[in-house]
Amino acid sequence: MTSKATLKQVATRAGVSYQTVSKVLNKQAQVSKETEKRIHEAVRELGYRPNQIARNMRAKRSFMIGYSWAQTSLNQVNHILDQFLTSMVQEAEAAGYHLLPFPFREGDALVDGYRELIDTGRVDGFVLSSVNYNDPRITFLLERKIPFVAFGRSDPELDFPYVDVDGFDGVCQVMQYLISRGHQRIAVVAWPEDSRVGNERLRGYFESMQTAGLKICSEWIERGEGTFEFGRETASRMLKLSDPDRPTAIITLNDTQAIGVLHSAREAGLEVGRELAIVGFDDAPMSQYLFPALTTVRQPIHEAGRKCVEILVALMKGEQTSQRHTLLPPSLIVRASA
Amino acid sequence: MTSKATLKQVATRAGVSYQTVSKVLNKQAQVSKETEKRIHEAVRELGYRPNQIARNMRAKRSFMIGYSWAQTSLNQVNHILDQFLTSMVQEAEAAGYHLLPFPFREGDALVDGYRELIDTGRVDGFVLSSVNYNDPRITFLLERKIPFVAFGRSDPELDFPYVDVDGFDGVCQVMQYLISRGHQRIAVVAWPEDSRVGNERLRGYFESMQTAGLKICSEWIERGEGTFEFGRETASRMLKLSDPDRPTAIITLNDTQAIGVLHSAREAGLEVGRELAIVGFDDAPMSQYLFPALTTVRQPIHEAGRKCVEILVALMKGEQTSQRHTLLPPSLIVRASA
DNA sequence: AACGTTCGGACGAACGTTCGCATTCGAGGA
DNA sequence: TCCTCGAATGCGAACGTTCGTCCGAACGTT
Repeated sequence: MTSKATLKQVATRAGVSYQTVSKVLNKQAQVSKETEKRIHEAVRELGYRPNQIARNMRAKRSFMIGYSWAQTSLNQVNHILDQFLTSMVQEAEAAGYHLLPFPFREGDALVDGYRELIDTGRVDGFVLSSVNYNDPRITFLLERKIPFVAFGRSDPELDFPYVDVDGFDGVCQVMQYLISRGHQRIAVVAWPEDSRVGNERLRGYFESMQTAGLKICSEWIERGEGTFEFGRETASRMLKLSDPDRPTAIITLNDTQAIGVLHSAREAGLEVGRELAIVGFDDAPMSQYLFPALTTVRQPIHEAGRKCVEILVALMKGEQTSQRHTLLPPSLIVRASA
Repeated sequence: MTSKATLKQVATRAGVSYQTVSKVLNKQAQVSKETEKRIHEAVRELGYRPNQIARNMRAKRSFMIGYSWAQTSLNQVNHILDQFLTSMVQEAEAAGYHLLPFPFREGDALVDGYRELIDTGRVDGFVLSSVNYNDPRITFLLERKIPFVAFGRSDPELDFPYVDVDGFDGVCQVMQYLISRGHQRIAVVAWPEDSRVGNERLRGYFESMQTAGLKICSEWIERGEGTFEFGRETASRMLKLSDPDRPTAIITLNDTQAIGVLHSAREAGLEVGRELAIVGFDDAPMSQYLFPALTTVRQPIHEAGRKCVEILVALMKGEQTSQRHTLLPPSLIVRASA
């Protein structure tokens, strides 16, 4: 009782060979009802649970899913991590897997962490996040034929399984809402060109403007970091435009930028929601408590995490039939700021 | 090359027995320089990495640390998780361990998740969080003699290793700052009595007021949930007090409550920072961007996570000498709200 | 020359499983 | 009576390590 019971101990107690016990527990033997019952009793009495390490050793699999995430910059916070991890962990457990988080190494050493886990046999597959163009992990894993699912897309010419939130659609929803409210001069605070996520969202802006037949002023589009400061500075420039060019709505690609815009509007003495519409993206936890509360876009993170693991598990089982690409629609959260 | 290399393959390539290879890699053999070199060459050529599962099996240890965290309520967010996990993962890796996150089960099934991992030999120890009075996990793990470290304290009569942030000290810092700025009528929005963390922080309020010789008005202390709504409602009651009783400063036990207070002050037409001081606790990510930016208390989360794992690893190695209790001081972050 | 000592390395065993095959036993048919 | 067959179970092997013991040769000592 002090130490863990093994198959052999169960076997001697039930008066059978330990291999028979194994067969009974794995339901793959023709065993008489009677001994089966005896074995189950012994299992219960000894509190036997199969040793997972030995099991994995025998199966030559670890039943582990590696996961690593980029450290967000110091002032930012990964408010998504909790939900994403929770959903992955839950889904993994249901499939008999576990998650193995490991340090995200920046730069050239990025793939080393992945290689290490593969070579030492610690994981059977990966969920990738913080994916962008030209991601060295993707080519590496494809080459080594290691099962993985990316949360986010990369270069279009690479073919790999992914789950992503449809940022294009998210911004389209925002634009449609704004346009339906009568806005025609809409500006956007965007991200640098090397961001796939940013470009996808920005595409929603362009296409919506075009579809609505609205003219775009070049000063209405600014690319920069997703920071408070960039949002504030950019908005204050935009709000200084003379009247026919001055936007009546500013959208951003994340909530932190939107908060910067909010501050800038306050400084300009504008009443947000009435005189200027502001829309963010992400639905950061505090956005609901801003003044005014921020209209934004919420991503189905829980579903995304679940789906990543679901697909990965299918992949690891060798099922090729599963859908390799999943695009989840985000939802517009309308609050007072627009 | 396609499949992973094993000790045996390295051995045949180097022309020795595989056990000798093992010894060389573990630096515990008397082997001639020459064969040692041959072995290292073979290892490099084959890209051999020892299979960790087999290793663990042999060692009868998993080198895994179980970790589970309570789901925060829907509107809240666990902004600490990223830092805490990252620091734990880093420290664990440095010690040759890995983290195993698993679903947190509420209520009666809480310990089941822990038991499961122990019985199947998947983990060697745990880091506990969301610890409170009367935590069933603590008694369970103590009884089973499983190594663990709690992030947070529980009942005083239970003796177990913990790391905690000194909430008492944090509030004392807040109070000292406010008092030094001339505040004498200070109110506090607190948590329910069943929260050990809340009581600890509240103790800092009482002791500071007493030490400073300040009278406490019974209307200045309200206990309730750590929500925006509770903060707002409570503050609006407090701000309606007639002048000699009306507080000039309100502190809260978390930032979410503080934001509620902020809104209430705005509704009352008070200029926060000048006419009313507000101080939060936690340094939530957005607190810096509020208007005015929130003065608050920041917890050394990174250090806490690191320390939890450091102590746990020592415990799992059987070292009893390590400090069992660690209390980390938080730091006051002064911004515009007070 | 006979005998310890030491060094370099081989060898068997074990960790707790699962899997395939061999074995036993009783029943049923020729 | 003998042979066959299927059901019930045992047995050996293997997964990739590490650990302890053992062995042979070289070397130095009496």
